[in-house]
Amino acid sequence: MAARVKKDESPRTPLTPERVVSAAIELADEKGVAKLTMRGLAASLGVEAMSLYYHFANKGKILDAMVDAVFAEVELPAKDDEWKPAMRARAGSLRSVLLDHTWAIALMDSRPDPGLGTITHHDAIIGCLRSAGFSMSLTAHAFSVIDSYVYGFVSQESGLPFQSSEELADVAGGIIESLPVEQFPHFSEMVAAYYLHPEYSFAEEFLVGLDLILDGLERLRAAEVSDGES
Amino acid sequence: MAARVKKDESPRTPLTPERVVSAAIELADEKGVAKLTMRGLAASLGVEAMSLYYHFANKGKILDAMVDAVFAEVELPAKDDEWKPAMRARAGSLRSVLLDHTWAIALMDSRPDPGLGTITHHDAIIGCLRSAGFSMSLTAHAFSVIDSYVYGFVSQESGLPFQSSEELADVAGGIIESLPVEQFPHFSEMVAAYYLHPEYSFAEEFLVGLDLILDGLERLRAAEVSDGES
DNA sequence: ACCTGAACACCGTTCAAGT
DNA sequence: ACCTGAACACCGTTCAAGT
Repeated sequence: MAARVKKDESPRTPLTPERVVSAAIELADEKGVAKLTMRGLAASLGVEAMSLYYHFANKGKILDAMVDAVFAEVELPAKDDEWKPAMRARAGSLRSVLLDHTWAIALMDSRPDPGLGTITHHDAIIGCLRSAGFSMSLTAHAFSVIDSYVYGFVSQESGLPFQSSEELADVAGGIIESLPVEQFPHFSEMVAAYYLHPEYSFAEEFLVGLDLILDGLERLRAAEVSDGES
Repeated sequence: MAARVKKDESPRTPLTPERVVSAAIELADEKGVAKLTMRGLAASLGVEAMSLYYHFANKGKILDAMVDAVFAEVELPAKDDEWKPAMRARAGSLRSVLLDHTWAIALMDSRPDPGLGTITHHDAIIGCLRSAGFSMSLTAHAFSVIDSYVYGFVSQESGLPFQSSEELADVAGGIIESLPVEQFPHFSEMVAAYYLHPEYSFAEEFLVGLDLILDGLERLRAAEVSDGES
């Protein structure tokens, strides 16, 4: 009640864009983006909702900043790493960052304004590929196919209502039971014989596809070098 | 004002789940999912918002049904089509359906309950690959890598704030201008030299990556056949 | 069986006002 | 400069009530 908050023990640390964004990311990680409200976010910072509007024009700007911050978490290749292990490691890092912040994938679709974190990221990747002798157009192809694959894979992986393979078995079992098996013979067979197998692993499935793509790019690069393109 | 709607000219056709779902899809196509509200959807059907709750438990169920209906639009391979052209055509069909209903990708992430349309779809694809001699595990790999790629590609493509390559040039030009070029040399070079090129085309970029993947699968299949796996 | 009105507990955002 | 209270125009959903 009383106005007794003197001494410089800073009654509360002042709001900054950075504090807002990291609180927002934390909140989204815990409860999902759907539950990320201006009022809830403000409360988690010990402040009123309207204070946020002093630092951000609207909720959309906060979402943009969250996406950019997530991107900045991804490990970047050094410019003269070998391209293949570098791309492989970076794809794995991107996957794990996106799995940590599953809401980010859906957000990226709806807010394409690239921030500085995103551009820094892109620049490093293009640089690594160009140094490895990729032509401009092959660099663009490589970037497109790798990123499409990673986003698509993680978005399917994270959309599924389970994490461990035991949970997978439970869910898949449930689906199978309630399904007219004779109407979907191949699907049923597949679920029963493959996804229910205890050693099924998203991490391995991810690497199979990724290596298929990287090997394909390696072949294109070799062909390009022998053709002498730029 | 008066109660004058007799004769069986049916003052309004009765609500059915199908009518609700197709009105919802139309509305989402026109204005985006964000603008798809229970009140707005009801209004577009000449009905009050609460009427929808007689046919669907909640908004989530409507979203589930929308996703399933979109999936049912995708062209399916016949069981004994050659696998490669069949997968190529189906990937193209999936891309174009998803481009027609860009909201569907984001929705699929958040609502993984597969409906009958989705399962029918999966069943046909698995059947086609199995008939072509793919082992169970290679079928799973193929499915995973192709779909991940298509979803990821389209989600990036549709997230961009332009459609034609002239618009691309405009936007990319704007980004470049406002960017500290010396800080992002590779990114700037790429945008200037490649994406700004007038003949850049998403459709072609899509096919380059897709064919890279299909060729890789072909190689794995050949290796499998000569090994005699099942 | 099918549809509705009123009401509840929420949203994001504005605007004028406080310190 | 930084934060806030009250208010506005929205949401999804419940529940009792109408035909």
